[in-house]
Amino acid sequence: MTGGEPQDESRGAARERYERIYAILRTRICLLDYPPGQRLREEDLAEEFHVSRTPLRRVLGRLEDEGLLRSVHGVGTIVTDIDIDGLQQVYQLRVELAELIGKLSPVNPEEVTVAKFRALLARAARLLDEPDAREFASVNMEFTHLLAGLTANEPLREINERLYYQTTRIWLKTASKLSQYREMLVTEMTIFHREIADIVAAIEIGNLESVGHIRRAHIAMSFQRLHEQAHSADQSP
Amino acid sequence: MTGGEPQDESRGAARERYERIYAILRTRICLLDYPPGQRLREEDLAEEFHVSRTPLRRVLGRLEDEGLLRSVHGVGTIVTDIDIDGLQQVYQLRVELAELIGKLSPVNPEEVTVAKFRALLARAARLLDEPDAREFASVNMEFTHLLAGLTANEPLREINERLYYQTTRIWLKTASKLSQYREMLVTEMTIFHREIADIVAAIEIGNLESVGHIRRAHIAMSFQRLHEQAHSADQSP
DNA sequence: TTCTTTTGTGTTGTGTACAACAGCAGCAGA
DNA sequence: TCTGCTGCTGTTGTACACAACACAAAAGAA
Repeated sequence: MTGGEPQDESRGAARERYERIYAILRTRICLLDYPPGQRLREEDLAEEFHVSRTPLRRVLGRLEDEGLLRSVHGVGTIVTDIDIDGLQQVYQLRVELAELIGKLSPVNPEEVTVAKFRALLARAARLLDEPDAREFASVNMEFTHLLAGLTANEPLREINERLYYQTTRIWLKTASKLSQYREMLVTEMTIFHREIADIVAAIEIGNLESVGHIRRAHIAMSFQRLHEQAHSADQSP
Repeated sequence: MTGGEPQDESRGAARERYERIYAILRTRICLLDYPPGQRLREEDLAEEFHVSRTPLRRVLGRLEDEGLLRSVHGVGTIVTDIDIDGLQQVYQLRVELAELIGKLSPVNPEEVTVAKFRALLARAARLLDEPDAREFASVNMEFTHLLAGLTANEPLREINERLYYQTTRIWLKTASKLSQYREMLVTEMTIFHREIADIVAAIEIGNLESVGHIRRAHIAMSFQRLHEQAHSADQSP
């Protein structure tokens, strides 16, 4: 063994920077730092990351391919809008894929990984006292990444994360538009905390199949709640 | 109604050209017109498609993100190599996803689509008399696209096609290296013809769930045959 | 006033020159 | 003969200037 070279990453400094900028922008979009409809100027972003427009445009191109951005010649690159109905298909797919994590090449997590899950559980517990939509979304994101790491099936991991990033914004968007804001927040925090607790329990006894089932149920129910809230909001005002 | 505008495509002439070049290069790679290890010169391709390197590089970037190419600074962009063991995970995933086509938003095909399936069945029948590896791969590609169209779930379609393009090359590569070339070809053609016949039958009675099951079985068995051939080849010479 | 045309401004898309880099041939020295 | 260095060549990556385009505001005519 020569050193801690992950063999897959770190092929070229350019690619490293590319992945870095990509991850940053994706996070900003999904935390609504760039809300739907926001116009991004390539030149501003290029300046911020100390690169020229050329390498930055490759990042934007990928984000466009993934459906988070949309570039129109002569107008600008704008963050795509989302609505729960348009995401129904993605949710249906995520529900099915969630189960596969426990079925396809499940990997028994190391103690370090389990510790990270417990850390997230603690953060979720703190959210019960101090609800915070943005912190919730952040914990949710890390949670998803950790869960994806429970399978050694790399393409499944990639697809899971990709679909997650296509859907996650809808929660923050719905929450911010809600009249009974704090009430919904508390409910969601409670449910989310239970989900992590259940999954940590399943992980600790090494039952990854159950992890998949729990996750599947929660994704389906989360979609249902968002769906109902969106349609009740249609009638109330 | 103004005209036959599919509303989703045709947003900008630039994007249209981008998709066109992308599809062409992807096909060339998967039909082994560009065999694994082949070095592609950006300038040559740019000249061929009458564009500059800049828009072409976006296409290459996407092909690299999908794992079909690999660009190394100062060396070149080379077609990635493949082996059956590295593709096992992708195959496992494809097997599971095949079934979802019949479950998630299945769409009863129009008569035009059914006709296309029958046309492919005819082409496959012709292959029984005149086995041709390349023609087989070509029919297989169109068949996969038609099958993907049986679900209205767009993300599922995309993922299915993407995973297909990651695995399909292995068949042609294995076939071309085989000693009993013609023998294997005839076997594969026969099986493929039966697969299409079975699926057409299932489509004609509107049972899309069975389509998924048939497809699942064939993908799994195809992988098994390739796997065995690769490992028997390890021992024979 | 109201409609049409034109002009101006800002953005993304493209072409091109150059920098960064890897690999190899050739050569000098032991 | 073998080794190590050096320059050369070809490639991808980057920066920048310009073209293509959309949109809005202003100007002009009815």
